[in-house]
Amino acid sequence: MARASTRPTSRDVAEAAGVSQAAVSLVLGEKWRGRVSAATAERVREAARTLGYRPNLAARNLRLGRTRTVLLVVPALTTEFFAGVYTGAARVAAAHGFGVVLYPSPEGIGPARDPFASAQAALDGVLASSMAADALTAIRGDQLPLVMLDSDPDGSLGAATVNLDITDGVRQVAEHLLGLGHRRFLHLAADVASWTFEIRARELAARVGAVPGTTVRTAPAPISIEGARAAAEAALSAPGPRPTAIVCDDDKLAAGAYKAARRLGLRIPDDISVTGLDDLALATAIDPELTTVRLDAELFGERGMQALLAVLEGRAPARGDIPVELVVRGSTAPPAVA
Amino acid sequence: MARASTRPTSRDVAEAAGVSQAAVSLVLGEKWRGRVSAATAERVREAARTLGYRPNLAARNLRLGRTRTVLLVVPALTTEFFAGVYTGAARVAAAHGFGVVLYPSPEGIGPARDPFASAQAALDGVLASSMAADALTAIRGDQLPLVMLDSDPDGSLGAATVNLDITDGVRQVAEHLLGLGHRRFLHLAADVASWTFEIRARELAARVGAVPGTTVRTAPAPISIEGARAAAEAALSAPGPRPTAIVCDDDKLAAGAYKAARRLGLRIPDDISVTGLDDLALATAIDPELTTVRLDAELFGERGMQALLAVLEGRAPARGDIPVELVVRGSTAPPAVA
DNA sequence: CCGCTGAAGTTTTACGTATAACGTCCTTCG
DNA sequence: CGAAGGACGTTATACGTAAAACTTCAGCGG
Repeated sequence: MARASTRPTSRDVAEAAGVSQAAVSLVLGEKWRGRVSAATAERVREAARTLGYRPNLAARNLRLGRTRTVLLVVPALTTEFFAGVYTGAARVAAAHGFGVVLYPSPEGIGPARDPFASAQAALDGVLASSMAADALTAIRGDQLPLVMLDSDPDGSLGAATVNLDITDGVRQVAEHLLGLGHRRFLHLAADVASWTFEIRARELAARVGAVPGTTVRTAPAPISIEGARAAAEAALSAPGPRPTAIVCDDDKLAAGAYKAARRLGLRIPDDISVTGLDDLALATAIDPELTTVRLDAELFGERGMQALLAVLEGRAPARGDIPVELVVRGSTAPPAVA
Repeated sequence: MARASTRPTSRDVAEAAGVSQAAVSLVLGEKWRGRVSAATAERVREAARTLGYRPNLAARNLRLGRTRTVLLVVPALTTEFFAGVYTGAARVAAAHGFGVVLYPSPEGIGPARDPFASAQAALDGVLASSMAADALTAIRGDQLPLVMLDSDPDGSLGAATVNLDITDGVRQVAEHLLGLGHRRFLHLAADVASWTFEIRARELAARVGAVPGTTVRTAPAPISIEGARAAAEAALSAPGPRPTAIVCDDDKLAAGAYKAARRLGLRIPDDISVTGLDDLALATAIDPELTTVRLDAELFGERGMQALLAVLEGRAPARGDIPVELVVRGSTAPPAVA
């Protein structure tokens, strides 16, 4: 008597097809050329189909010692950007027969502080954003192959890195604004300790500092519209000559800058220019539409996953930063003549 | 000689602690009361710690016949809303020792059309949004425990359902606008075939239709700012008396409506009122801030996961819709007197 | 006619874990 | 004082799969 409620196993298929379990494994694994006759192979496939057989992945993973599953570590995930990264990474992974499990690092997740306990799956490798700093120490503990996203290339983790060319993006923003004639800048900076934000500040200072007579004031702000609004409003109300352009570390901060400007009665771009970074949906929802740097989040995820798969196969991951593109919209214009 | 590069197993721990593998399993599984002395237990834990032992989950899953992993099926994931659903679901799952693997249903993912092949993990259950319609047939094929999110309670899948009280949200919107004096409505509707959108249209028609002298025109639009702008602009330019309020199926559509109004020289809320549904970050980024219905995406994910866990444990999932809340902001006002 | 090769399978084993079933002692009580 | 039971383990087994090692047999060249 066959077991009732249990899912069919390869042995059940074997019995139905009148062959051994090994033959089933060979046929379904496409390793049967010269080992099993075509007729028998078809019989096995037919039996598997009618029984609705699905291989038990836990057993397969145990046997093979690998899982074809990788972990993607991101901060929070509540952002459009990392949703895009996930989408790109998952697409590439799927094309190679890999699955992706997610670990959104901070408060979002429950008591299981350990990414590897939380992601119940057994893993082959890890793709991690540098912004998920709190999870990195735990990750370093394991010996799993690791590829970092947007991390210091000389980082202490000694892992391969895939980067967006943020430096170039900031350079494009700086030259765009300088070219329009701006000289007094406010840098609305994300108050997050992460390499990807540090280079924004560094490159902006370098580019703008190269032009005599320019000034850059920096206002740190939490990455939220309301927090950015408060920080920008305070900075714009400070004594001294008012900046003519606000360079924001990302689009959400720029949305906050819009609100600050509106409260202070400043019109964009007539009285003050604003730039963002990301090109989220938000950028075209606000009025005027935001001049910003487009980051291709999905491509970023794809490249990251390709690099990780390369590492898993023992190949060297491709080098080279991912290009970004300045998108000029209505939020920037020449400064009003004083 | 111990094997070199391989990860330590429970047998390695046993050897190091001078006990049997079974004892290690008992101690680490916290099943040792009255079976192993406290001193021995501590010795085992110490050995596990120094070796950096981590149980092989594939082996455990095979042995136990369950994986403590569930699949979350959502459309695309590129939205803030489903990112929130994931976050809430993952939090509850983690608190119960479960992992969550994601299947974003449509084009995003590679050639593996089959959610269960794509999600490499072996699964215990499925939590699925009704919007991921294309994956549902595949899901129905398997016998896995299933809980639906925002689906027709009388649906043909015969699965438990967890719903946001969208009907009540639409009712609140309708009464808010009717109370302000609006009588001519434009319904900017998502052109997605899904139960959750169908009930929006149905409830709006019911509430507004109950008041004599009201009219509702419907304009279907793709869920994107630009698509919504085009649809709204066309509808507002149509002959006949202009609507005084636009009711949008979600916030993104509302952002499109804003752009249409701006193009036509209509001021919000003076010339026309607009409402959304979701309360995304977008809602407070645009000017004026959007009157919308707040959906608690994380709570939705939490409740959904709680229901699925209940089903997995053989308990009956809790009944009752999740309350939603109208948030009145600056985009609605009484209609201008004709 | 013998031995060899290749086709077509089968038998067996290992992956690492959890737990049922089975041994020892040592204490304790009728 | 004998037996019963607890305390403290160990041995053995099964989960389902993949693949290495083995068997059987037909055909064929020398």
